[in-house]
Amino acid sequence: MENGTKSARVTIRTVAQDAGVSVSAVSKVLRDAYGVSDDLRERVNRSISRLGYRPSMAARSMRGRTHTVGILLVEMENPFLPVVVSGIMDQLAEANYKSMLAVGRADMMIETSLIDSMLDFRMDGIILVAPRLKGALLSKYAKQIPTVVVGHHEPDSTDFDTVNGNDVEAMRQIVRRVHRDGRRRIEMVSIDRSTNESDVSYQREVGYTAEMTALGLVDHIRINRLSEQHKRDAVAPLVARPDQPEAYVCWSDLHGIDLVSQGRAKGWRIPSEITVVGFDDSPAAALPQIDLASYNHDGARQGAEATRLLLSRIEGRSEAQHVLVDGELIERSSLTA
Amino acid sequence: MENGTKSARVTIRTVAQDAGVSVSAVSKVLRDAYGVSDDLRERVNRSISRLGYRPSMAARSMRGRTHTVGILLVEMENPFLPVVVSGIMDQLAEANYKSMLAVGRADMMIETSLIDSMLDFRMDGIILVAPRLKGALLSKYAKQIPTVVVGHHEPDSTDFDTVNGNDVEAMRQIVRRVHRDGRRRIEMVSIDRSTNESDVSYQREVGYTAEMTALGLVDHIRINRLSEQHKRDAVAPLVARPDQPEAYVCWSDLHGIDLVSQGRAKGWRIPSEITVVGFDDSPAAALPQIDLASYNHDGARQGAEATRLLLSRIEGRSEAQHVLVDGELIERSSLTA
DNA sequence: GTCACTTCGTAGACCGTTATACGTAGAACA
DNA sequence: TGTTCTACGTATAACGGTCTACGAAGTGAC
Repeated sequence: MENGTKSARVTIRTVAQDAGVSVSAVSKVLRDAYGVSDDLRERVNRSISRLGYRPSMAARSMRGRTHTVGILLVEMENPFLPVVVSGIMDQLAEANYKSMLAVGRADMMIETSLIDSMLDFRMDGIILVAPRLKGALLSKYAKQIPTVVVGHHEPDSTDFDTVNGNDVEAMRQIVRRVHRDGRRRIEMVSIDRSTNESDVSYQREVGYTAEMTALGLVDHIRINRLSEQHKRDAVAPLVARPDQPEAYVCWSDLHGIDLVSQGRAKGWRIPSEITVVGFDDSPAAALPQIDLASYNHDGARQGAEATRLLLSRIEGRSEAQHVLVDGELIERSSLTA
Repeated sequence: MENGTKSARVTIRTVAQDAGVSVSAVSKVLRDAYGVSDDLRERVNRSISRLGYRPSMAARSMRGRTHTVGILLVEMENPFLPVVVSGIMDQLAEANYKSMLAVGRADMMIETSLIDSMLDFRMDGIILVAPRLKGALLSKYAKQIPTVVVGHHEPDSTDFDTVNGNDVEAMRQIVRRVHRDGRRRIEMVSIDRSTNESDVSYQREVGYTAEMTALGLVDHIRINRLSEQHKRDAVAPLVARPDQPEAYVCWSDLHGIDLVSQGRAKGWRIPSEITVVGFDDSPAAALPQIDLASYNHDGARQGAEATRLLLSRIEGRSEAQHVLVDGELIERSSLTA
C-alpha cells in the first residue's frame, strides 16, 4: 500500500535487503547452519524481528521440514478423543512442533483423502487416532511418512508404532471385580463393528471372554453387539429384555451411560440387582444421576506416548514399537453400593 | 530406489511427459482453467490416474489456492463445537474444499500462533469458532486472509463476517417462557468472562436483562457469574444457597447440567419449585435423568452459513455480512411437568 | 482470399525457501 | 614471500506448481 514496490509480504528477500546481506545468509541464520558469524546472525535477527518476518511454510516444505504433525481423529463426538488430543498437543508444544487436525467422520474414504491431504501439506509425521482404515493401507501410508497409530491394535506391524490402553487386561480386571461381588451372569455390551481384530472393542471382548473362561463362567458368556447407528436408541433392546443378567460390562461409556440412564428410568435396581460398568471414564459418567463406574484409560498419557514415539521416528528410528498404557477402574455407584 | 532416473515422486512434469503434452497443459487441466479441449483433458486425466499423481500443496500454495480452509476451535470439550464443525465440513465437501482444524485451548497466545500457522500454510480462508481474541486483532488477521467468525458477536466489524445464534432474542424467549408459568424470581447463571461484549454469554445476559425489564421484574434481576475453572464444582455456591429463586436460566448446558444434576441430588423439586433451562441442547441434556430443557441453536446451520460466507468471500466479496441463525427452545422436564 | 476473432496449447517467468558449490580474505605455516 | 587452511558469505540451481503472454491453427464474414 504505502510503498510503490512489489508486494506487501515480507519475504526472506526483504529481510536480506533490510539487513544488507544475501538471501542465503538469512536462510543460514534461519536454519542455524554452519558458517555464520555472530555479528551477521545478530544483524539478521534484528531485521527479522523489526519486519515481523515469518518464513513461508509452503516454500519451506518444498525442501525442508514443516515442523508440523498431522492428527487424524476418527470423529469428534467421542469424549475420549479430546483428552488424547490434549496429551498430544502438550507434548508437541514442548518439542516446538505444531499440529494440524483432521476429522475422518468414521469414514474410510474420508480418512484416506485426509491422510493424502496431510502428505500434500508435507507434515513431518502423522498420528492416527482410532482410524477405520485397515492395517495394509496404514502400512502403505506409513512407508511414506512417519506414523503412529493410537487406539488401534496392530502389534505385529513393522511399519508404524501403536499406542493403546491395555484393553484385554483392563476388561479382565473389570470382570474380576464384578465377579468379586458374587455375580455370575455377567454379559458384555459391545458393538457390531467389533469383528475387526484391530478394534479396541474386539480386544475388550477378548478380555471379557478370557476372564469369564478363567472364572469358570463359560456358560454365562454372552456378548450383545449393538448397532453403532442411532446411538441413543441402540440400547433399547437390552433395556426391554424380560430376563436381565446380574451385570453389564460395556465396551464404552457411549452405551454404558445410556444403559444406566434408561435402565434406572425403567426401575432397575442399580447396583443391588444389576451392576453396570463403562469404559473411558467420560465426563457424563461422573454426573451424580449417572454415576457410572468406568475404566479410565489415561488418554492424555496415550497421546503423550504417541507423540514421543512419533518424534523419535521423525528423528530416524525405524523399528516399530508397540506401547500399552495402563489405566484404572473408577468405582462409582453403578458398581458399588 | 529401483530406478536410476531422478526422483521417485510423480510431479506435474512426469504427467506431462506421460501424456505427451506441456506442463502448462496439465496445470490447466488440474485447475480446469480456460482453453482446454476435451481430448486433451481426457488424455491428461488418464495419465494422472495411471500414475497416481497428486499435486503438491506446498508448490501449489506458492502461487494459487490450496483449496483448504482453516478452522480454529476455542477448545474441544464443549459438545456444541462438533456440531458446528460437521456443519462446516458438509458444506465444504460440497464445494470440494478440505479443512484443517486447530484447537486454541482457550488461550490467546495459542490462538495467535495457530492463526499464524494457518497463514503460513496458505489456507484460502479461516473460520474461527468462538475465538478468545479481541476484535482489533481479528481485524488485523482478517485483512490478510478471508475470515468468518462464529459464536462471537462483532456486528460492526467491516473486515470479517460473523455468524451467531440470535442470543439476545433466544434468551428473551426463554425468560418469557419461564415467566408464563408464573415465575418471577428468575435468575441467570452466566460466566465471569462475560464482561466481554463479543462473548455469547454477554449477549445472553443482555437478553435476560432486557426481558426481565420488559416484564417489570427489574427488582428480581440477578446474574450469577460463575468461574470458568473447575467446571464441575463451579455451581456449588448456587446449590448451597439457603434461599433459592423460582428459576435458573443458564448461559450454557455446561452449567445447566451440573445445576439440575446436583440440585436434584440435593432434593430440589424440579420443575415444581425450581425450573432450570440450559443453552446449546447438548447430548447429555437429553439423558432421562438430566432431561434439561435447553435452547437448540442449530450449530450445524451456523457452520453451514459460515462456510457459505467464507466461500463467497474467497471468491472476492469484501463487504462484511453478519448473520443471526434462529433456533428453538427444547422443552424437557426441567421446565415442563 | 483476406481479415478479424476464437480456441487451443506452449514457453517461461515466478512464488519463497533450501542447499550445494564456489569465491575471497585473513591466518597459519613453511 | 608463497602456499595451504579455515571461516565466512554469496551466487544460483533446484523444489513443483501457477499463470501471463503469446503464437499457431481453425472459423466465419465479407
